[in-house]
Amino acid sequence: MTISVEQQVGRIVARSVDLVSVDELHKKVQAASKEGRALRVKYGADPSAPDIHLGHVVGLSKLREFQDLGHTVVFIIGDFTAMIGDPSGKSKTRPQLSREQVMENANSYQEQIFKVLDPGRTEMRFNSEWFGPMNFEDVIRLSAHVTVAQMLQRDDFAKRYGENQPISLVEFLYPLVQAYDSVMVQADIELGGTDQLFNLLLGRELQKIYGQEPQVVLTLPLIEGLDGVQKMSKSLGNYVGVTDAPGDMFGKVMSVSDDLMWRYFAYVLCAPEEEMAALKQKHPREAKDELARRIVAWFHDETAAQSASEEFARVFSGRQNPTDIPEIVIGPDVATDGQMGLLNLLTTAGLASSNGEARRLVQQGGVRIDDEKISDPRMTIQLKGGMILRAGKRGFARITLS
RNA sequence: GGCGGGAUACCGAAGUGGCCAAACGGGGCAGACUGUAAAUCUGUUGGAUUAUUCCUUCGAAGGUUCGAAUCCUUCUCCCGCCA
Repeated sequence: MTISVEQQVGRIVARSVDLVSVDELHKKVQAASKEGRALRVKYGADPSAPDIHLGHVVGLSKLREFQDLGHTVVFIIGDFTAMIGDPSGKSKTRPQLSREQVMENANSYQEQIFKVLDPGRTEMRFNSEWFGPMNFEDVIRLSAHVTVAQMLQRDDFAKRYGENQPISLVEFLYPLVQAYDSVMVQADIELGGTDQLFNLLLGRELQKIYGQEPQVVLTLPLIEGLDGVQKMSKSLGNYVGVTDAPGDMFGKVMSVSDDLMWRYFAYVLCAPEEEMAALKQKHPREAKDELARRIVAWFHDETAAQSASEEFARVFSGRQNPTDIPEIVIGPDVATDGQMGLLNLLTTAGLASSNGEARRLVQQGGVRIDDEKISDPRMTIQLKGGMILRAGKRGFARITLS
């Protein structure tokens, strides 16, 4: 492969937000290509949430790019980090994970990340490897390298401190742990979301202290989730998981706002400018269908993508019943003489979680039986096998009598 | 150790004796419209109930009162300031 240093740097830098620094990156790439060695590109992951979603894919795609340029990805599972809590301060301190859970999550991670990454150029590491054997003295020595003032430079710390919000001491440890990971794996480059900037930079500081050449730091945007406002995350429930079923995945992508879809094109699919310009000429729905199809095809396959698209058009544009409707079996124990109250039926079918919700659904005109709108909540339904119950846009059930 | 502030529904946040199942915003759900699970608009958002109504819920437990998210007591947790 004869790709010039300039070209390499150009590709690496594409779509990034922060880069510290171009010069150093240039030097590293140059040295590597001269010596015929691969750069070590570090990426850290939290083992407590093994569901990879499109937000992660932004980083993974970039990592894959590095691999395609011949570099090595050092994928660090922060199994030790997981024990010291959530640094975002958003959720409660995470529970400590057992060894088994960590291993299980790690396996699940591998399965998912290798949908994007090349296993042959990936080095999986657990940071408990080096943190496990440390004793308290080691920890104290490590923490002596950083001052509180330094820590308060981190955006969210500064903000929370200014607003009298609590900052736990362990949260100070988190960047330190992450930075030390860089030392231990001798990272050349570390990649992360923009919220990681401080932590990544601290890695540089620590590497210098330990006599290493500091890593180049590269950040990528955090893409917004399905709500269009907050960053995609599992805890906010606004994510598209790479293991989502094709139909779900397609639908979720279609629910992204028109504006946001371009960010998905750019950062998830790494679509080139020209291609996006061409797509923008199309009807937004067409473009979004394209986006959703490509994403489904990537994590599943072409066929799944095609049928998800057709199914979506049929159900939501054509307002027809989906091909695959979950069946619910109703026995004589709940239905008397094959009759059942509508609300009871809706809840038993799992289409409403309470009679109140079922009533609301009916009153709002969201309930249909065999395509016929039912507006009376008090109605008693004469059950028939194969009857199709619809609640809202997405709730379907086919009745089977037993 | 001293002083002060706080805990309200999925989340944020009002409410300081009855009109409180609790304003408002976000999120969720539904409907209309459409180009789609976009955007926009409207409605809805504890449980049981056809309804009247009843039950559970404002950090926990007691108490005052005809009546408590609101007042009192104790407790738990959180936060800040000073030391």
